[in-house]
Amino acid sequence: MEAVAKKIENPRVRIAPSPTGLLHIGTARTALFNYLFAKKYNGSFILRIEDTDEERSQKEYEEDILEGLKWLKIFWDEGINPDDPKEYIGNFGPYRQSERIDIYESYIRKMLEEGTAYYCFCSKDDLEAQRQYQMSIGQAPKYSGKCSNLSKETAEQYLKEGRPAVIRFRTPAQNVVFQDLIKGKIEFNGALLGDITIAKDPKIPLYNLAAVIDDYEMKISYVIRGEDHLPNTPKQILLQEALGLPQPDYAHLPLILGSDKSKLSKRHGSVSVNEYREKGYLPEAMINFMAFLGWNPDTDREIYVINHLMEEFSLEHCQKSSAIFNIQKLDWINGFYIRNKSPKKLMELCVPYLISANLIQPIFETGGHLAGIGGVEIGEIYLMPETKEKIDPIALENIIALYQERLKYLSELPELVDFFFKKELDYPPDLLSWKEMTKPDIKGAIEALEGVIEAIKPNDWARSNLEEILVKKAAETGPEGDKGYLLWPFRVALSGKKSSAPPFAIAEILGKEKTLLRLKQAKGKLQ
RNA sequence: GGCCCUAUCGUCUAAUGGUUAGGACACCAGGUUUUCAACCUGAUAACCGGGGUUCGACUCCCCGUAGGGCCGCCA
Repeated sequence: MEAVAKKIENPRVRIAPSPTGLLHIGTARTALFNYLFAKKYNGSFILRIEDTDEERSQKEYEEDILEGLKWLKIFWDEGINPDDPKEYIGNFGPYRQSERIDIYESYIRKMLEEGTAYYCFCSKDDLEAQRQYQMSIGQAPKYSGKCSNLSKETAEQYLKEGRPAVIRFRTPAQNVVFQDLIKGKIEFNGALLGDITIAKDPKIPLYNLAAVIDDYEMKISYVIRGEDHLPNTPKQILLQEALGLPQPDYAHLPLILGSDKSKLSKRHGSVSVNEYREKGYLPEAMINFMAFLGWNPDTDREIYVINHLMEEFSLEHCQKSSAIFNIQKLDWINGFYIRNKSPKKLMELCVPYLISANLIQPIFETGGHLAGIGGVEIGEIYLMPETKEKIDPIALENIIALYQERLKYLSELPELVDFFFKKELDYPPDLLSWKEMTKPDIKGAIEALEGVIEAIKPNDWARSNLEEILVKKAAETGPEGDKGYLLWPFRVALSGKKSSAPPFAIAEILGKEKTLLRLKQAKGKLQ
């Protein structure tokens, strides 16, 4: 029988990314699980930037991480404006380890004094050679303990001489057993660890030590992280014991894998959250998708927004095994959320993409930033650079609405709708041919179209009328009532594409004049 | 090489000793459509292997096998 799970109350959890790269999908998912866990049990979610490695940490990466989390609406609890949790102010940054050096130093000095840590003067090269040798003879590579017996006086002397040194933890050679909330009982043999390095010097702590100290200082009660950290856990537990600190509960999440089943990384394609953002994935789709990577609510429902996830989340339903990142599922979920947007909201989301594709330019800037491609302004009227004509948001909204159900992600839009904004379309004349139609056939079809369209009064220029009139005409014209003989050339003449929205809808937006112009242009291609 | 973790359709997963092994994505077929998409209907598709335990194992145990993670003066 499983032990009765202890009641989870006001847990404090954290996400602790290092700013050495762009916000990774895996990091975002770990953040999400921590966030959901905190919200579900009325706890706190803390963001801690682990930037003790000065060489590799970069401010721009930290910014990317913060941006990405905010975009996903994974808000951290400490550091945000307490008066308005929805609002972010620059002053309310995350915790940074680089700003907490004094704290670590006091711990390190104490350990040095108590003898639970010691200076090591072995050279990197020697250590590396040792490691190679140990692995070659089938042993667990670990530090020999050479410097562990150096007297304090000798160490002082060496230090004075300026010999390079690191600080090691006198790692107890004992078994470490802990109950992982996802994986169950996990056992490690501490004797295999060796004396691990915990700091480069008293002012430069290394990961394991800094994490242990901060988890304690920040009163972290549950450590939920990727299972790539499993081997670090015994080290951290031993450190906690040596320092006399309480042990948080651990939960190790299965990893997200690439298509080749190895840990998801750059070589599998995009792993940066902000890259997905730029490509036009919606934050709610990303959240929904990531939540279902390694977790499920035990229902048949697939669509969950963040509030539902907060209610339903539990570690018991987390998977033990890793999950492969499946872009097709993401596309499907994203398409679902896109289809559920209001036309107005969708337009706001799409305008930046049309602007950056230079299909439109805002004329009157109002200054509101849009979600989507960063920094693009929304206007009230837009200029179509190619035709020099103006287009208003209503027309834009109609165009975009036509493609709403066709989008998997927003950046697909420009190439789908570009023909609305062009003076002349570029397509091979053959494209106008439906089935076995010859050039004279096509010409005949276009002239038939022209005849019908000319006769339509401007006031009757509406999608439904066009459809009624043209479908009827098409059924009369085509052999065996095949409407394609009229409608296919019509659609291609208007869109220049082999697939598009229905021609009646396109014609309605284009207007009578332009519709006739495009038919004329199509005829011109047949010469 | 050592240590650790994992194992149900191609993919994400449900099942907690008794089910025709369920759902979703993808794929395929059909419907609808001038096209594409969306939508509807349907089909194909899985318990890694071998031993136990048990009246009965996808479910529990052991051993294999396979995959993954970690073995930094990175985090």
